[in-house]
Amino acid sequence: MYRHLERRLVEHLRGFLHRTYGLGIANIVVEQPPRIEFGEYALPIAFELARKLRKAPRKIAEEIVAGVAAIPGFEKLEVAGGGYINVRVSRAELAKAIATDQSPAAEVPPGKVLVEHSSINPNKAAHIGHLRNAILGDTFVRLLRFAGTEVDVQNYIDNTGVQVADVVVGFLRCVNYKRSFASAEKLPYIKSFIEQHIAQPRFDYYCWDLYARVSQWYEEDKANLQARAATLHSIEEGNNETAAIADLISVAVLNRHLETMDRLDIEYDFLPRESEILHLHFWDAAFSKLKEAGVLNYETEGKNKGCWVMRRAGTAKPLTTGDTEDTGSAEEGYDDPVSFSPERISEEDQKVIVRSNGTVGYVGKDIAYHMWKFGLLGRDFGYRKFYRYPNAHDCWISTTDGEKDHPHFGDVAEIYNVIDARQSEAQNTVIEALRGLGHGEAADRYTHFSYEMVALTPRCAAELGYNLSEEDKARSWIEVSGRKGFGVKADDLLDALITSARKEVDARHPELSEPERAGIATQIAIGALRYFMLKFTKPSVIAFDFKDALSFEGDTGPYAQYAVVRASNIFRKGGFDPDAFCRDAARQVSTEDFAKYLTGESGHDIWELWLAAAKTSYIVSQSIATTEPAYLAKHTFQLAQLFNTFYHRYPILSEADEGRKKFLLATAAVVRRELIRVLAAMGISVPPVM
RNA sequence: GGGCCCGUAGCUCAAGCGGAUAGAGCAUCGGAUUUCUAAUCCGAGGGUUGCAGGUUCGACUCCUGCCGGGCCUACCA
Repeated sequence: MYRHLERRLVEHLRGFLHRTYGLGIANIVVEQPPRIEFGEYALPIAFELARKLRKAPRKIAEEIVAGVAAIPGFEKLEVAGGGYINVRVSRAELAKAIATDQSPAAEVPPGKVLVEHSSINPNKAAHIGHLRNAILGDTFVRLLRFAGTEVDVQNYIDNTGVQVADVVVGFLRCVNYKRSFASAEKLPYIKSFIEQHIAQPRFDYYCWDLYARVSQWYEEDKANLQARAATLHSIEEGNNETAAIADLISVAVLNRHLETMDRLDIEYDFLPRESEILHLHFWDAAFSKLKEAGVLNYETEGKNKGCWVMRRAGTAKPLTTGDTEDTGSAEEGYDDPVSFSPERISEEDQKVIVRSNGTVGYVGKDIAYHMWKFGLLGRDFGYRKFYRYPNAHDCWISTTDGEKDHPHFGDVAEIYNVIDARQSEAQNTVIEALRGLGHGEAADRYTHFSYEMVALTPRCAAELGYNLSEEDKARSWIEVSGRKGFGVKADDLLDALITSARKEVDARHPELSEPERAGIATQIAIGALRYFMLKFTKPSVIAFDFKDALSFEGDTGPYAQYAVVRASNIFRKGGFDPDAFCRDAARQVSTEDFAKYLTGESGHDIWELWLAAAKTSYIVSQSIATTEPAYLAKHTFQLAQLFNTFYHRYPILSEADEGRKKFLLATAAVVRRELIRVLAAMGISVPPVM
């Protein structure tokens, strides 16, 4: 509603400026006044026009205020300060619209959107860094769906890479089986050994430790790395015992990851695996197209002799020399394959795509995979059902020959890849490859949803038993390391949060049953965790600390959940159903009453709350446009904060004036509704009591 | 060396495209009529926004140069 009004205001203003001054202002800035008493919108337009019109800003503002005709839904425009125009909406009208939950349908861009997130190597337990990725990604998916977009969620599984190979090597070389084998019986024995471990809880934890051991073993003697190379080769080749063991491990760990993420209500639709990209020869299809388009250069000399290389993203010379005029599409020049003409790329700027031994590297596979995403490859995966969520939603996985009937994946209009900032160069290289292939429109709809890593504070690292150098102690954070087995596992963190929440719930609600208390503690834990991962903006490194993450007070998820519980309590004590009252709120309070109670000093307070409640779809669209879920978290906190102040200041059930009481109830009902909505968009549910 | 990112209160972070007095949480200190449960609320202290220039009506925000820190820069993924 807020967004709708803003748009209407801008349209009227644009029309006026055009008629009166003959000016076409493309981008009219709309802000918020510093205080609610000044109005709902502020326009600094007069400052901008001052030079063009050669008039004082204040004078222009006065002309605009005097000249703009009445706008439906708005009370008036006023000049403030040296030339600001403050705009007041009709509070009663807007309140009525909010109460009836009117929200003009936003236009949804056509086509399906693909969000890829998580993409955890299936060789060990997920850790807090993966949690940030998955929570950011899942929240973004929820935001898109909230806005009416059709979304597919994919989780890319690198099941044939070095990391899986390392754990295989671990089982082959680093586990003491306390017996000797005839060579024929070794692999079958190890296989059954692994199967036994998979049957036990948290197989991914076992792999976590084993991975650290194997990394240590490589350190001890570099010759041990040969075991990795041989294993990797067998896995890539497929159809052998080593590959079967790798598959066993990666599928088991993948299952664990899905379980872990399911604890946080994070679900996927499709799991494309690298093994199928290999075995279905996605790369072959991509390779010929890339060669044809001249995207790849074959090196005949230098250190990359015998390799097919690409220009590394971000190293392009300014092809558009002298082309400073903005023609509206700066990327045009790249669409022409000729711009990739085989002029020699300096060695430094070369990215090896195909090695001299003919094998393709990670970026090459990624290019093929992304051509598939946009429906540009001409090949498809096989599909079979892999994991069924408790809500009966099926998650599919890639196979070489799958089921006949399956959903249509890929071939989408737009993609978002939730991948940490360290991979931005690789991501940009894939984008440039698409451009080089002449798919500039796809490249433009390719978003690297980049975010910074989760590290540990030195204190937290010390708590985990990590030996800190003096230099480390002075750092603001310490990077986690899977190879050292150093980090906080996702399930451990969630367990710690549940335990901590459970203590509080037990103390507060001893009357509840065991399962009830467990359920509430879980909801609180998830709320705390998801909010914690969302409250930081993406470019900010999170220096993780148990003290902050386990906090349930202040700027946290439970704070917002608690605000909803308080709102619900009012209705429970008052004997109303909050949802029914909310649906009926517009009829309970007349427009006259809204006008009456939303004026005066207390009116300002309460109006601020209504206005904040009106902003949900505005904030959602901002978060999507900027790919920044932190705005949503910030807004949730502000709404909850305003509500808690309101709750404290205006007792509702004891209100003697029946009309005012209904108005206050309507306020609580509307805020409750919006808080539940924004929390749901973050994947956070609200416990019945807290 | 090159590319990307960061530097704001004691700590952790915000600040819509350049806008009005740079805001929160935590921590510290002091309070909240025995009320819709205090996982709450109110108040206080705390800032030369890393430094120096520039652009302009106006800069935490844009430009340049420094200082400090991080990440990327493998025929690894």
